[in-house]
Amino acid sequence: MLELRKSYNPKGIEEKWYEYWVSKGYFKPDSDSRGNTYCIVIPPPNITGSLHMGHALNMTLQDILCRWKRMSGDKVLWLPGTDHAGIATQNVVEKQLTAEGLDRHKLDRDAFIERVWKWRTEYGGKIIHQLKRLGASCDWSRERFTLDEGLSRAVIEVFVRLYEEGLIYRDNRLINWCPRCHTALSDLEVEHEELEGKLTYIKYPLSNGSGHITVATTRPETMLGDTAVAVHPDDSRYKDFIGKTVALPLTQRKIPIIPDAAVDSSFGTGAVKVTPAHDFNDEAIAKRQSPALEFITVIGKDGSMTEDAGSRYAGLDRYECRKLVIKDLKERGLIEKEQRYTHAIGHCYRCKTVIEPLLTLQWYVNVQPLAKEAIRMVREEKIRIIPKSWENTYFAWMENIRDWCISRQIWWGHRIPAWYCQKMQNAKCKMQNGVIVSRVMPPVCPYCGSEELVQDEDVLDTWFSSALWPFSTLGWPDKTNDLKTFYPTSVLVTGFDIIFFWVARMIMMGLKFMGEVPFRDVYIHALVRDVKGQKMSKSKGNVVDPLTMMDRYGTDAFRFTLAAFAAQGRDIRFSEERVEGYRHFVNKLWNAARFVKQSTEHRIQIPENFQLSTFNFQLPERWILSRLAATADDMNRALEEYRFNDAASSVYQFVWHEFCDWYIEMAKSEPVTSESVMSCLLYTLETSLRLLHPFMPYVTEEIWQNIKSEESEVKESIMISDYPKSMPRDYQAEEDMSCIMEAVMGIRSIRGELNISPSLELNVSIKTLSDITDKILRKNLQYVKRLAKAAEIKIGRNVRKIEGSAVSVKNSVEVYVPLKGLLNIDAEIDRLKKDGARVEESIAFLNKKLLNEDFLQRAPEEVVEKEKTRYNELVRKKERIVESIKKLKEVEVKE
RNA sequence: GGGCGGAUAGCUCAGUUGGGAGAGCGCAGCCCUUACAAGGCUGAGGUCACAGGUUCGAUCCCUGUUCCGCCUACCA
Repeated sequence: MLELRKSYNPKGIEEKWYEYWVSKGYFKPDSDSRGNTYCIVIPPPNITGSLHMGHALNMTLQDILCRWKRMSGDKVLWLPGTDHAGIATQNVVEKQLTAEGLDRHKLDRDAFIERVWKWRTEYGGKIIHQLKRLGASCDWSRERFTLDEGLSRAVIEVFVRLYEEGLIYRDNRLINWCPRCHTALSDLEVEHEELEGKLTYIKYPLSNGSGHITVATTRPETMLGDTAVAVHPDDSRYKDFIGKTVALPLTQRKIPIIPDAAVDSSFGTGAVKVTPAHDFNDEAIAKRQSPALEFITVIGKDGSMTEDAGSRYAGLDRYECRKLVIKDLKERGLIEKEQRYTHAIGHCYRCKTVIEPLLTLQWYVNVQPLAKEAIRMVREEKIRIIPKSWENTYFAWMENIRDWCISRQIWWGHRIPAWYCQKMQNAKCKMQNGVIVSRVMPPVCPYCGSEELVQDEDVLDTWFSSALWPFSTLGWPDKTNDLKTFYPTSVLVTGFDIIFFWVARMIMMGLKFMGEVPFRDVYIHALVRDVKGQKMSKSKGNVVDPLTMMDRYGTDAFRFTLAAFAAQGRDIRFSEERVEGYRHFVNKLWNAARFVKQSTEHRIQIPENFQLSTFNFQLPERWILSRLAATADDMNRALEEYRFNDAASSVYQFVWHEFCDWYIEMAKSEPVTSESVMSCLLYTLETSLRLLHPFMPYVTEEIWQNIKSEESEVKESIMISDYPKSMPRDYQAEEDMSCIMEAVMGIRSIRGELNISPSLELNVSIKTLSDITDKILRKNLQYVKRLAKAAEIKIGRNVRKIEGSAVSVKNSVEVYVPLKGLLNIDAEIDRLKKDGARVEESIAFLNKKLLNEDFLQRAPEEVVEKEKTRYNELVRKKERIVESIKKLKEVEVKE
């Protein structure tokens, strides 16, 4: 047996047990278990990522749930994996290539993909190792990757089926384009940021030379692509302008002035330039016109101006062009004014480049039909979102959901299973535009038999594959055992930032392809911020590294901190001090274990089938076991409702302030050989360890292995032992114990407030205020002596106060400590007066309340009764305090 | 513009059906009591953001205000 060192040092211990658990296969679902199945799929981290606080919290909560359920007898599968993160990963590898003076186009597509796979093999597993360090009890034998063979098959299957149902289609319209990543983005992938810019007022001269119309814009350079000016049809100022044309400055074009109801007459000049190819609003206006307005693309895919922008501007970067356009307009006297103006600008969520609306041909999913069902499932509580407040967010988005652009112009990802016939030799083929969507590459065109087929160059949005995660990871489209056993999964644990990206889409796809919700509960946890409440980001330099926390304080303390912080519906302001505090808790537990071990050395095991009833327990044992039962109940209930912080504080309170502060101290007053005390110490400790294990897996295992019974080795690990369930309470013991505590605290207060040395043993008198209290105290006198450091205690219903004693007045007892020469009577009088004043305040308050007729008549009887009792108690207490002060004053006079 | 959340001890936060508010850290005092100084005991510290309303009674429910934070949106 290992010796327990004086303080807990996690170094080495964590690795040791993690390897042990893995080697024993404890993380795999127990095939013998007849319990309920419980399954969580991990939100797959990006392979480019490294562990941050968000992951740490997310994983810790899932691990707590899994370990708790596993110990509770469920058949648990926690399925891990990673996400290929198309754009992010491609960016990383492209950066490498750039450093080598290469770019992906110099390699060919296959060589580039190979290169990314190589990168993935070398670095992509980093985050998995970090997750393991956290203690995550995932079944690593089932680890999946969104680009692995099985998942890719699922992606193709889903694409083809949705296409065949007409829910996936291809269209040419404006999309969000990132000029740096060179790809289309979905609406969600655009981050809007409020920025200060300029509103430029430009005069557009009428073609007939009869004046001008002024438009206001934040993007002067797009005027080169204007194809109309729009005004509100009811705007009297512009009634006569409608139907006329303006000569678009800097170009040779004439464009019409058109009416459109979407124009806000009160904004700017009430006239708006229309650039259909570079603005979503303008696109809508253009399409409403009949005939539709022309689309002129003046900005290209790299963010620079096209030929259509005119030779003077072609090739310029869009921002350079803006400057030049303004300069040119100024020279012509066409700038009316410039105004400072703050507005939201869309940025690429991967690289923060300002996105450009561009007209391109892309693939879309029509998601409305899927969303409808997904909304219903949440409305009908087939899926519970916890905390419930997030339901509104979900509904708001789902009810206004727009088609999802799923094609990306990058190489790393699931290539779109579409081929284009290059010949289109017959009408049928032409009708289909030569588009062939197929699970496998078709040998010839199914329409016209041509052999010239070219696959679509694009890949799918990474979130498309993530949306299938809950069933693709379980083996779909095959009908696997895992799928049958574990789908629907039990709960999804995630942050609110990906409710739309991921959660909503998983619900839609799960319903569509499995005909069943993907999970029963969605637990939305907080965002981890820094101490000041700011989002952690590398640029702000306020990032706290979880690995550093684990190094510094140990994984257990770190995990416990996260759990203790995880109150529902509130963000976490992470503070390192809290971690330090919980490291102390780990150490406290460790030392409690040392004590228990040392005191029970010659009888180190809990008897098999430990039955509380077989012992003739004294009050302290009955009390601590009842408190233990209460704690177990609290924790199970809290975990059931995802109240991690409540569970954590409950067990913290119990272990430190009940077990250590009271029970262990009381146990010390017993002879160490007392069988009932030793058993109770061991039982309480061992049960506490099991309660704590989901939160602090390592230290609990280490201690557990050190104290576990050697003879009856039923279980090899605390991980697979039983989670404490409900045990009987002993309310009488809890009530009786409060008398003891009052007596002890009374003596301690006197000691503390009068600065009497703890080493000085006191003689104490205790006046009991009821026969029952009297009996309890007499029977348990040794504990009071021990805890209050008293030499002699005189107890009785009629114990008289000795002159010159300090007094502490409690509900069930009065405590007198004669202080002989030590007593500072003035200080003692002050102390009592202060106490008296507090009591007086409460009496006044209650008095007012009890004189209130309305209260007496309308408040529930038990409340009135309770207040009356309290009032009487306080009045008696006040009388006793007054009496004591009087006596002290008499002493003072005598002296 | 719309929506959501927050404001409680010096700091970070709990507070579950409305019945005079708690923890951790910090602070002050006394202690190295043989599990633990990463500890023990005792204590100080709060008009529960502000103003109304409902109620016998409000930190809690309703309305409004102020200050933060977030999400969302096509006013150029």
